[in-house]
Amino acid sequence: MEGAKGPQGRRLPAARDAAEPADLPDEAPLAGGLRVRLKDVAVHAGVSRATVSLVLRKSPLVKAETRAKVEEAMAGLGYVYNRSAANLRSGASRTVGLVLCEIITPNFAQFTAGIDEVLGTEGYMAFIGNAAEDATRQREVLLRMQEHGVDGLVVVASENTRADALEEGACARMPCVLAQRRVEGFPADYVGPDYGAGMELITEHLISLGHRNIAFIGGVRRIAPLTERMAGFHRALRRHKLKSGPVVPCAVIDRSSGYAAAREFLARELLAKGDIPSAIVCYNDVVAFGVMLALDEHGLVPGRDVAVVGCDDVDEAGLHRPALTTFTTDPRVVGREAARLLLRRIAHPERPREEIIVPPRLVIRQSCGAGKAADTPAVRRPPAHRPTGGAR
Amino acid sequence: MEGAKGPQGRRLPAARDAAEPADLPDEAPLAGGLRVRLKDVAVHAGVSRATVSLVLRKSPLVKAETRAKVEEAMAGLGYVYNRSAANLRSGASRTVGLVLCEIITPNFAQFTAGIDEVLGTEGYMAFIGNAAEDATRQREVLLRMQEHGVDGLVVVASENTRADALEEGACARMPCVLAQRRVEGFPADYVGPDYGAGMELITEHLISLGHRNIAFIGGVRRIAPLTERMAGFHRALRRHKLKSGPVVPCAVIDRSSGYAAAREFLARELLAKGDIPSAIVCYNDVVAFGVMLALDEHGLVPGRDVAVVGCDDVDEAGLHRPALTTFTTDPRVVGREAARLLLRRIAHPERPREEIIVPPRLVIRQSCGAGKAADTPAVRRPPAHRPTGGAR
DNA sequence: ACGAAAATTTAGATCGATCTAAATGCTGCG
DNA sequence: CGCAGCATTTAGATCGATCTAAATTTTCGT
Repeated sequence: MEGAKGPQGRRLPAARDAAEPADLPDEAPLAGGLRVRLKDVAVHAGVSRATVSLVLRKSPLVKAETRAKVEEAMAGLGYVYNRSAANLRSGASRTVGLVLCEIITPNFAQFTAGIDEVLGTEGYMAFIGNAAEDATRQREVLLRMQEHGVDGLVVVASENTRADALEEGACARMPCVLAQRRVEGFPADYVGPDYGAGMELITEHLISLGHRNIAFIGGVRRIAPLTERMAGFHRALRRHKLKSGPVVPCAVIDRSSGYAAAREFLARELLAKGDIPSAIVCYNDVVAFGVMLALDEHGLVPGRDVAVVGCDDVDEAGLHRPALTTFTTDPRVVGREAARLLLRRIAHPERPREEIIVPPRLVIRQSCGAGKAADTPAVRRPPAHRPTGGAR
Repeated sequence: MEGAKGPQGRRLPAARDAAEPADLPDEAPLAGGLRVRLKDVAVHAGVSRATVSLVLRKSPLVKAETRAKVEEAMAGLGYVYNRSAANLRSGASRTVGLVLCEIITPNFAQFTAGIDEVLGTEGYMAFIGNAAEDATRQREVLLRMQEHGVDGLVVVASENTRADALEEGACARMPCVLAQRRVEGFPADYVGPDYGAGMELITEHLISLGHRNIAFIGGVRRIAPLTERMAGFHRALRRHKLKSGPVVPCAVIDRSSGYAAAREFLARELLAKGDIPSAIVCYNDVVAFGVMLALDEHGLVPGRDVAVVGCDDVDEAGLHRPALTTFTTDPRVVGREAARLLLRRIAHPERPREEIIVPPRLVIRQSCGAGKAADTPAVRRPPAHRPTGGAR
């Protein structure tokens, strides 16, 4: 076990390392086809690898003259930094994971754009992982991100995510910002819209229009945003000493569930007593579209016979007829803030927990029947008829 | 330079490496707080690092018994694979870059979901980068992805992207699949919808409904999809020996641009001769929404007075009143196919160039005035009144 | 039971950066 | 002139995996 231990595993290193500093064949980037390494830059610039490394990291230690020489060499050789290698030694990958409960909603596109925008300016890059509202996939995604050595996470938790799932998924062991949806019992930083205040605002608006019997459609699921919304809804009612109208659950949060829930509810109410609410607050815009469809089917015109409001101000909201009254949850802003907060957290892991709540803005359109009610058809040619939703 | 060369840079390695195989303090994962390495697993399982590495990569070389022992050790210690380290040596990061010209369109959310879906099952992870239709940002994003050592790229090129920009951006030096938008002169794999066939199909449909004067709104930009669309539009017209109606450009591809373009066009036509087209083919659905708004303002009802069709079948299309006749470009399918093709290309860099064209499907709704035309109001209570667009 | 072939395991170099501690160069001061 | 003190630069170990070639063990035919 001692004698024959010659150098092993050489893969023509001679050919690679023989490149003398001065007489490179030509100035062609990537001479030979292999990737240019820091070492090559060092040789070419006539300095040590350590110095090149310092230049790369913009250290103030290197002399201006030397720095220039090195930068010239980098440009000349077409050097591309290898972050995997750097990461291995330094531990910082300048990479974050973006775990989304569901990618295919207009909200998340905006949200992701906001995140990317901020990360880009800081030289970070995001991994994207879609959990598709599935706990198992979420676990897998979290694990893979860990394997890739992300510096931190932005998590929009899937429904029914419990604190221990996140803890197990390494969210507790690295910088992690929850966005859009809180997870009870998991004390991470949080950025999200103020669903409660929005619901309060929009319910107030309905009350100010004279509505007294206000229903709530959508809900059931165990996600924090529902709790917050219901709380805001009730807050507004309480302030005006009103009792809540019927609260109707909804299997999933999408248009057809909203439709189904509303249809069943209306059929029941109409057949039984004929005492239907004069206004309906919906879990969000998408549910509201379904609800309006159901009203329509029962011959009720949203905005005239029954006021309908949503939450989110998705692009379709202004496009729908009647245009939907709702409040914005500024997903792009939420994304930006989440990214900024995560970067702060990465820089200072021990700073106190932070929470950023983005205030809602009411967007009054036709579906609530504001301005006029009974006379206008509400569906054709609405009063404020400007092009909206373009550049947003 | 010879004498004093003692071991340097030791950061308490003794404390870390002293862990004997047998007597670990306890079975707690992450004993000590440091990350568990492959080496720790090897020690714990009583085998060499090389063997553990083989187990990790599911090599058939290791005996089943040994494999079991190692896997047990991994589970016991809570080992997490470090891909950065692996990448450094092996060159494969199991990471791909997803470069999007613009994130905030419903299409790209679906597209991204399709990509993520396929990559996930293969254990890959995607970096996301939004170029926001800006060439400079696109360059930066491509560079950063290269720095992170992605194994390949899926690129939805920003407008005006020229082949040399992609070549410079390393797209030529690594597996790269273009999606949605071709880039002329850049011979990479391509996956995209068949815009030409779709336009042909939908124009044929209009012709079959009796339209003879058909306009085209949207365009100007130098992206391949426009060329393809125009070609399909003209193909259908030629087959029926019809002349093209007016072709109206559009500054940007969004709703307000479509609105502005149509408004100006209609004003001009109405004032001048009063000879407006009976049908309008729009660049895409979003432009069509703007166009319908403009028609509406001029007192023209889309689907009754003028037929309007779009392209993409975005979620809003079915929601709009009148519901938009369009054709689907299946972004999710395109995403899936792009990811699959990229993985194939990564596995076999030398295989011949491939191109996957996803066929369009016509979606006939109300805006083309199909079925009936003049009598039904087309806006209220359309015939096929089912909830759509929910689960999609 | 022996040696060849097959199966399995392993030592140690290696990937390309960063890190530490030390070496070197350069001032200016007594 | 010698040396403290500062500014710069550098050698070589190191991060945690994979890779190659060789070592070792097992299987098997005769």
